[in-house]
Amino acid sequence: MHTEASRVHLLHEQQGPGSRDHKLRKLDTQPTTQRCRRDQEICGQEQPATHLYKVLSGIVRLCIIRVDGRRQIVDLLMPGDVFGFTSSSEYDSSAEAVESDTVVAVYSRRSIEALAETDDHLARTLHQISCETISRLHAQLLIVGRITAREKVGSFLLEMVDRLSAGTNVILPISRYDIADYLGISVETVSRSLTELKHRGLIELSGTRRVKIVDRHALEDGFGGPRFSNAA
Amino acid sequence: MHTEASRVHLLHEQQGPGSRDHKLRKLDTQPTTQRCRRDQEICGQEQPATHLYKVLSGIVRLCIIRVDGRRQIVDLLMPGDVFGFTSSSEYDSSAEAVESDTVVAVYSRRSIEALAETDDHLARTLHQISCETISRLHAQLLIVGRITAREKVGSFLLEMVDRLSAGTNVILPISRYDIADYLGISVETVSRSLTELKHRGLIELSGTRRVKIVDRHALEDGFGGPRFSNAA
DNA sequence: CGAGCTGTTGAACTTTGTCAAGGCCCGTGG
DNA sequence: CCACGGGCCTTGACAAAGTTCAACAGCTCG
Repeated sequence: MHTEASRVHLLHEQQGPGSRDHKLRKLDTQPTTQRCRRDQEICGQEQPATHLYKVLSGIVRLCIIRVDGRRQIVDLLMPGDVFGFTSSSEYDSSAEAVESDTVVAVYSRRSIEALAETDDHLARTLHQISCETISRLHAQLLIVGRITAREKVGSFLLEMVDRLSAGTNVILPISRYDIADYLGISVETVSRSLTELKHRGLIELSGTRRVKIVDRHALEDGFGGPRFSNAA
Repeated sequence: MHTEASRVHLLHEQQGPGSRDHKLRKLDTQPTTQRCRRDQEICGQEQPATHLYKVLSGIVRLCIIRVDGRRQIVDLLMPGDVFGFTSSSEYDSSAEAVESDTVVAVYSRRSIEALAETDDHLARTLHQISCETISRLHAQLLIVGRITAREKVGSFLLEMVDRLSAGTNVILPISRYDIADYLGISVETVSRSLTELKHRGLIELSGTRRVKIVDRHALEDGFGGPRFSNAA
């Protein structure tokens, strides 16, 4: 493990575009940061849940490996996002840095809970962060629950634009393989869907990572053939 | 709206099999219950998030209706479960009673947050409940993220057994249509998957709702075998 | 008793996973 | 500097699986 951990004052932390630096300020009393290289594991599935983490820079993915060897990405964390919540004593997923120089703040779960006992504001903040996680997971369920691969990829792109940029351009933070494991489809289908969206004029691609949203409404609506609901 | 709301002491509440009556005890200071009939809306998507709810009996589903009219079920609540968490000022999904005589406890969000300011234990409880929600959503993502419909239906059945019963028998709390919208597949595929699992001897069906798990391990493993198998 | 809802099954069609091959990019080592 | 190797990405062909449309059976309830 080439973990590089050091004690610094998080008040000086640099924030990404989706900055939420007002959150977890109180946790700065025991700040530790960890700088990770690509694919480095930050915490492991079924290991004791001793810490909470906040992404300071870079991207983190939460993964679960199935018995059949398939990998599922159950959350994608960007700067400002917090992870490590679990209702049991162990993490229910592992966390990995997606790119090199990903930096996370590390907080002792025990300390936080102790602090929250006396610090109302911290307790509120914790709750607010939990709610954000719940909303994010609802959004992911909506994306993964769509029917066709084009719809999944399309709404995934919109989610990335909304979370990572202010306009219509976005640089995808993860590989096609990661997208596949996030959406629950195969890499080839991800690739095909992207080129199809491009050919239909809904997006533009520069290189493999840079995407421009051309027709947001068509991406939202699902386009490409009507499909009807089961709703009673 | 045939809402029947009344002030009672929740300390006397009846609990279902997955009882967590130790949770939210402190909220009993302002207890209100609401009894709902089938398909009744408890709170609506994009309406002001003024309350939190706890299921006392029956089943509640959280739904999101897409622009194309399709419905997605983003959570399924059983007795003891709490819903209504959102990071914004509005609910991001609507909540509906699945069956008649579903009873929920209603808590003012404002009051709870005020109480949590001074009550450490309540704050902890809230956080714990949030974490349970997160774990439940991770589990749902794992189910929906599986590849084949048989795998989705199989792991859905296991989830229901684990949450609703102590043994291998379970009475499905929702219809085929609800299962379809929970798993993101069509009703017909749900039906076909169930009959196939039955023919393969992995489950037994009595009527349409009563299910017995015969081969849990095969259901867990995904059972990725081909449709036409000799190993009957 | 009929209307309506739920569930199942069949058949045609569409989409996706899988296997296979090849292109592109970049870092490394000769 | 260039060749090489190994990820990453794309594309094609085919088989498997899912959606859709359609029909029908069972059931409840007015």
